[in-house]
Amino acid sequence: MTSQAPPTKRPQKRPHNRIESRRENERTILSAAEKVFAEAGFGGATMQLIADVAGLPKANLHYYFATKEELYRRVVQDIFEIWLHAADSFDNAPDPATGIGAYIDTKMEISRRHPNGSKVWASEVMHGAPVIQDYLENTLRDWTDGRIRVIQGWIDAGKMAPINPRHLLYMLWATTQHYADFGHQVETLNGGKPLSEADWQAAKHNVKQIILRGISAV
Amino acid sequence: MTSQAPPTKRPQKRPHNRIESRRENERTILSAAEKVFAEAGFGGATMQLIADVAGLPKANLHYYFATKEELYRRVVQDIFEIWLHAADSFDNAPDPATGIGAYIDTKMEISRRHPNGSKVWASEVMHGAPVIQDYLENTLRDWTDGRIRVIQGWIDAGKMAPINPRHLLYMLWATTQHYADFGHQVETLNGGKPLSEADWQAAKHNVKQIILRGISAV
DNA sequence: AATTTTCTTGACCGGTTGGTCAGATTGTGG
DNA sequence: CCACAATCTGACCAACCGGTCAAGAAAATT
Repeated sequence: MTSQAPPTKRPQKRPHNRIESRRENERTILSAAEKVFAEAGFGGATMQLIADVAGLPKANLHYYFATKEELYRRVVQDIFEIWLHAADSFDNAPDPATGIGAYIDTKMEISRRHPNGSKVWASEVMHGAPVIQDYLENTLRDWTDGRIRVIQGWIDAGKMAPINPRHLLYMLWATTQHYADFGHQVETLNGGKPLSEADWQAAKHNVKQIILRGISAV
Repeated sequence: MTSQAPPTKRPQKRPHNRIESRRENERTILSAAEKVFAEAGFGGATMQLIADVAGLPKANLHYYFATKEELYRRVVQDIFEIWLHAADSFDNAPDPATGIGAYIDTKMEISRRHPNGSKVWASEVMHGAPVIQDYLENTLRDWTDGRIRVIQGWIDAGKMAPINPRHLLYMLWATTQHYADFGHQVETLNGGKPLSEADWQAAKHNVKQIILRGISAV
């Protein structure tokens, strides 16, 4: 752009104050790290590659995140937050069809919008959760126990079949996250093309249909 | 053992002929590699660690498998074979309850007996299937198309609800493999103890119950 | 028993990795 | 405008990794 600069006092590009710049850089790095960790795994990812994707010198990454482990930990923690918030769809639902249906919708949407995050999470758990074991043992366990109580309440109220609530949760996690974690396989079997909007709707509909009918909630 | 050797001509330890020794070593290495790849991922695994687990010098690994990639490829291929053979439960079944029920049983058993293999497979696919993309595009696609035809046949014959066969297959894969790939999470939520025989039966029963009822096959 | 082939292994090598650091640059408060 | 602190970065390093190799040990062949 060779046009003259506007007469406003701000330089046309960036305000570059400290706190904004810091937040912006951290976000850029975390986003790049999520992608690289998802594609290569923790061991296969390199700080140099993350730096390249982020468009920053490698040494700059170490200014914001002291070690590779620290950066990885932050990525996993951020994903876990999103994961937990999906529970909001579950609560205050009057019946299983509403609550579980909304939960499936939300988790499918997460698989669609945050496939990299889901992969990093899956990889972390698959490798024995070396950095978030405490989350599993505390936060996730409490969360799970709470949801089991909700489901058991629905069963006791005769609103759904007496299935095992814990294993139902596993099924919900497995079926929804499959579309993120195994997205490459799904895409390959879809003729090598990403799922279309209609495909996603069909997947979502199908999962809800089978599970809700499977627990006699409809 | 200070007792005298038995009078039979064979030395009490090993026959050490060439072909047996080779097969034995290959099996030891592949088993160790499967474990290490499952726990650390391809990038995180080291030939030295695999050698230590196998109880062999690292240089010996390279005698049987030229490169890390070649060893990894063999591990993944072996798993894929097991995976495909699970389809036998599917074929020649008169109705969906029998066929899909048996398939779930078989795949749950694979998750139980070969959790490491399942993890390596999951990891490979999650990272974009860099070494087995051709399997996905040919063998797996054909397999999938065949099973879809079987399911569609059942639907057309009015033996089950008109769900989307492709997405049903994804559900079957996701729910059964979850117990292997996310076994650590399941174990943690199970109080840190491995699933008991009863737990496995409950899991299997629950998956079959929900899915078979979900597709109106019972 | 001699010889050839297969197998085993410690030592070694070039390349890569996570991480460091000193010095340059930039924003901020006085 | 100055001084100080925060930010940025090229150059560097020790550790580690996959892979090689030559020489020895063991089995098969003659």
